[in-house]
Amino acid sequence: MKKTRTRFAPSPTGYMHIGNLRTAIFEYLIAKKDNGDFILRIEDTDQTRKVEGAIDFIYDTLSLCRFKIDEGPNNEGEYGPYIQSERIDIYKKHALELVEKGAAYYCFCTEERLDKLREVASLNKQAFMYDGHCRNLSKEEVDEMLAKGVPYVIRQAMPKTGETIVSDVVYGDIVINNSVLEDQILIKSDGYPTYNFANVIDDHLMNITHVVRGKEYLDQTAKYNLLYDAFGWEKPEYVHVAMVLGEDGSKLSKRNGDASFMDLYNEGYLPDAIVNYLVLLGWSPETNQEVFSMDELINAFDPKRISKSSSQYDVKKLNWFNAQYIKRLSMDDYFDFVLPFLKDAYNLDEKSDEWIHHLVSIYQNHISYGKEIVNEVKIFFEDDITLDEECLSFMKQDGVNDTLKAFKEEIEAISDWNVDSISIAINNVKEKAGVKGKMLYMPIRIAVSGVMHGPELPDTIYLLGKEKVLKRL
RNA sequence: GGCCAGUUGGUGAAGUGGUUUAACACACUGCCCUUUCACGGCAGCAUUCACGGGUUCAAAUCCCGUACUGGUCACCA
Repeated sequence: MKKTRTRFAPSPTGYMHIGNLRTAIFEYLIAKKDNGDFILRIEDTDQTRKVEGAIDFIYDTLSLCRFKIDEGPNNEGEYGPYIQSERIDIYKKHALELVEKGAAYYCFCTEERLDKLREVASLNKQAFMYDGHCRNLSKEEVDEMLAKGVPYVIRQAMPKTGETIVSDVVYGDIVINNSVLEDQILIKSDGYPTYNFANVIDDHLMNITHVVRGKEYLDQTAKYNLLYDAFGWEKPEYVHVAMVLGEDGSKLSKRNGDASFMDLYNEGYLPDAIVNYLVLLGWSPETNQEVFSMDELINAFDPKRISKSSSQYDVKKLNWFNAQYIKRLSMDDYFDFVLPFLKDAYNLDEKSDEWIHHLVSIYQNHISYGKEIVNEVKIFFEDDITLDEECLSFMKQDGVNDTLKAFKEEIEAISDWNVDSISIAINNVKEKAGVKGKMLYMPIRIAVSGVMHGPELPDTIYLLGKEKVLKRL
C-alpha cells in the first residue's frame, strides 16, 4: 500500500485567498488522516508572475494555520527540487519520451499562423482549436527544422475519437469526449513546461497519491489521464473541489481584499478560527460538531463528504467562529492577541498596566475579531462624546435629569475609587431617584460613554476615571 | 456557441425511496436570565427541496426534459 501523499502547489504570487487556503486544508487533512505526507511545491513556470519572498510567505501562512510541511523548497525531501523552475530538464526529458512514443510531437507553427486560425474560428463563432498542422511532419522534416533552429513547442497528440473517463472522489465518473480535447502544448517555446504538463510529471515523480484542486480543472483532467496512460503510469485519486464565492456570490478575486488570509489575519482573525470556518465551507462532518481542533479535524475528515456545489464566503459566520476562539483563549494569550491592535491605535504611555489589563479583559466576550476592540474602547480615549438620535431621544425622557443629578452626587462622594464602590453608588441612585432597571442604567451609560451598548457599567465607569466621568456629567 | 458540472431557507448545510409535518449552525425576530448592555438560555423563522413531466403504494432522494448558475475551451496557472 502506497503512503498517502498530497501536495499544495501554489504559484508564488505572494497572495493567498481563502479559496486557495481551503484547498490546502483539504490536502493537509487527506494526508494526515492516513498518516501521510503533505508536500509544498512551487509552481513558477510562468516566470512573469514571480514575486520576491513569496515562498517564505507561503511557509508562514501554512505554519500559522498549523500545517506541518513534510517536504518543500525550504525542507527538501528525496523528491526535490520542489520548485518547478528548477526541474526544467525533467519535463523536457519526459516530453521527449512522449515524442519517442508517438504521444507527442514537435510543432513549429508560428504565432501568426495561430492568430489567423483564431481569427477564422471567431469569425465562424467557433472555439479555436489547434488544427494539428505539425502532427504529421516526417522525422526528416522535424530534424531539418530543429537543425535550422526554428522555435518549436511540443504538443500532446490527442486521440480524435472515443472518450476518456475521469474518476473523481467527489464528482464520480465524468465522461469526456476525446474530440473536444486540443493537442495541448506540453513544452513552451521558452523551454518551460505548461502547468498541465508539469503537474502530471511532478505529481507522478513525487509519488502524489491524491490530487486535490479546484473544480475548474475537472475538464482538463481527461488530458492528464491520457498523459498518464501514455507514460504507463498509475493515475492518482482526483479530488476536485467546488469554488468558494465572494459574499455577493461572485468569484473571489484579489480585488475582494478581505478574502485574503493575510488581510483577515491582520484584522485579528485567529488562524485556527479561519481554518475551522473554511473547512466547513464545502465540507460537512457526519456529526453536528462545528468547532474542531486540528486533531479532531484530521479524525473527522472524509473527502467523500466534500460538496459538489460552490459555497459563499460569509464573514458573519467567520465572526462567530472567531468569537468562539477568542473566548477560549487564556487570559495571557488573549492579552497578547489584542494588545498590538490597541497599541497601534492609541497612545498607551500614560496608562498603567493594571488599567490596560482591566480594559482589555472586559472585552474578551464582546469582540469577534481583534481589531474590533479599537472601536469598542474609543469611549475611553476620546474627550468629547456626541450622542446619536437614539441616545438623544432616550435622554429626553422624564426623570433622566434627576437620575443623573443623583448619580453625580454619588460619584463625587466616592473616596475609594474601585468597581465595588461604583456599584454601590449606582445602587444608591436607585434609592434616591426611585428608578431601576433600564431607566437607571441607560441614562448613566449614555451620559458617561455616549453609547447604549458596552461592557459592564461599573467597569466602564471605573476605567473612565472619576475626573472624566464628572466632566461628562 | 460546444463540452462539463451544480441547483435544499438570507448564508453554511444534513438528507442517498418510507422513522422528515426537511436536522444542525450563522444571521434575523421574540422571550427569559442579568437592577442596564453584552454573554448565556429558550422559542420562532423552507407546508417544502429551481421548474415540468414520469417511475413507485410512497420521491428532496430514481429517470427524462426545461430553466438558471458556474466552470472550461491560451506558448496562464
